[in-house]
Amino acid sequence: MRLFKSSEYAIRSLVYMAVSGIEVCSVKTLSDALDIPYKFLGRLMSRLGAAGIVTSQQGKLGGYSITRPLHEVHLADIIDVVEGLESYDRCILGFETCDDKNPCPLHDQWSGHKDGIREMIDNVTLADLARSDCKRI
Amino acid sequence: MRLFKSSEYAIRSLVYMAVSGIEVCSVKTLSDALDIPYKFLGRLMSRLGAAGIVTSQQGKLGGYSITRPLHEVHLADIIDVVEGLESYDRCILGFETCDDKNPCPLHDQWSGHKDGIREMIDNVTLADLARSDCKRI
DNA sequence: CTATAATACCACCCGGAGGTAGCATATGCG
DNA sequence: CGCATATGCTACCTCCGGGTGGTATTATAG
Ligand code: SF4
Ligand code: SF4
Repeated sequence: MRLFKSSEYAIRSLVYMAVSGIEVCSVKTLSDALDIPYKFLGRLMSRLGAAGIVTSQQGKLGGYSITRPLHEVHLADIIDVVEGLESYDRCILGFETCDDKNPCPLHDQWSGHKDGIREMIDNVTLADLARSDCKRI
Repeated sequence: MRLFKSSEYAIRSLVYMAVSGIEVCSVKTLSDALDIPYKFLGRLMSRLGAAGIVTSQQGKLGGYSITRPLHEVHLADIIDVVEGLESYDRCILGFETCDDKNPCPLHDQWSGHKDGIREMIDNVTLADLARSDCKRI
C-alpha cells in the first residue's frame, strides 16, 4: 500500500521544483533540500530525463527542468516511469486473468478502492500538488 | 498497491477451508487445491497457528482448522500476522510523523482512499468472503 | 583554463520477500 | 510395534529495491 521509495523521491523532487520556482535545478540542490541520497537521485533524474518528464542541461549552472506545463504532468506518468503501473492494474489477490463474471472473493469489496486510486493517479497533476501550499515536501 | 504473496496465500487458504467445509485441512490438500508451494505454505500456516488464527493437529489425519467462528476473523487480523499493518497506517509518501495541520502534498487526494481501505480490512470477515460464492480461490 | 554539473559506467553492500531441502517429532492405523 | 502421514524447525538460496563508492567523460559558464 505504498509507493516505491524511488517514486516518492521523484514526486517530491518534482513538487519541489514546481513550488520553489527554480527553473533549472541541480541534483545537488534537490538532494540537500529533500534529504535524498545524491547518487541515487542522480540516476533517478536521469531516468526521468530519458522519459521526457524533465530536460537536462549539462555544465556549470546546469541541472534539470520540468519539460511540460505542470498541469500536464500526471502522477501516473511519473509512477509509470519509476516503478511501472502493473500493481495499479493488477489486483489485490494477484490473479492474472480477471473478468467480472469470475471474480475473486474480494472483488465486491476491493474493486471500488482500486478504481478510485487509479482514477486519482490518472487525474492529479503536479499543478494540483503545487497548489496545496504545504511546507512539507 | 498489493498484498504480499504470503497474505494472498493466507487469505486464499482460509477462504478455501471456509467454503470447502473441511474441518481439519492438511497443508498438502491446500497446497494442491490452490497451487501454493507446499513447504512455504507449511511455514505460513504454522505462523497463523502461533497467532491463534488456526489450530494445528499433528499425526495421520492431522491438519489445520480455523479456531474462531468465521465472522470473527477479520482481514486485518490475517494481514497483521503475515505482513503487519504498518503500510496501512503509514501513508503514500512515507512520512513518519503525520498530522493534519502539516500534511504532505498528497493528503487531500489520498487520505480518503487510505481510510476506506483500512476500514475495509477492519470490517470484512472470512464469513463475508465465503458468502461471495465465487469458484475462483 | 578551471570549476561545476550531468552522463555513463562499474562493483559492491544490505535487508526483506519468496522459495527449497533436510531432518526431527508427533500420531493414527494396520 | 512399525510405518506412513503430517507438522515443526533450521539453514540455505535467489531476486530485487535501496544505497554507497569510485572513475571517467562530456558540456558549459566565467
Ligand atoms: S478484486 Fe475484482 S478486479 Fe481485482 S483481481 Fe479480484 S476479481 Fe479481479
Ligand atoms: S497523505 Fe495525509 S495522512 Fe498520509 S502521509 Fe500525507 S499528510 Fe500524512
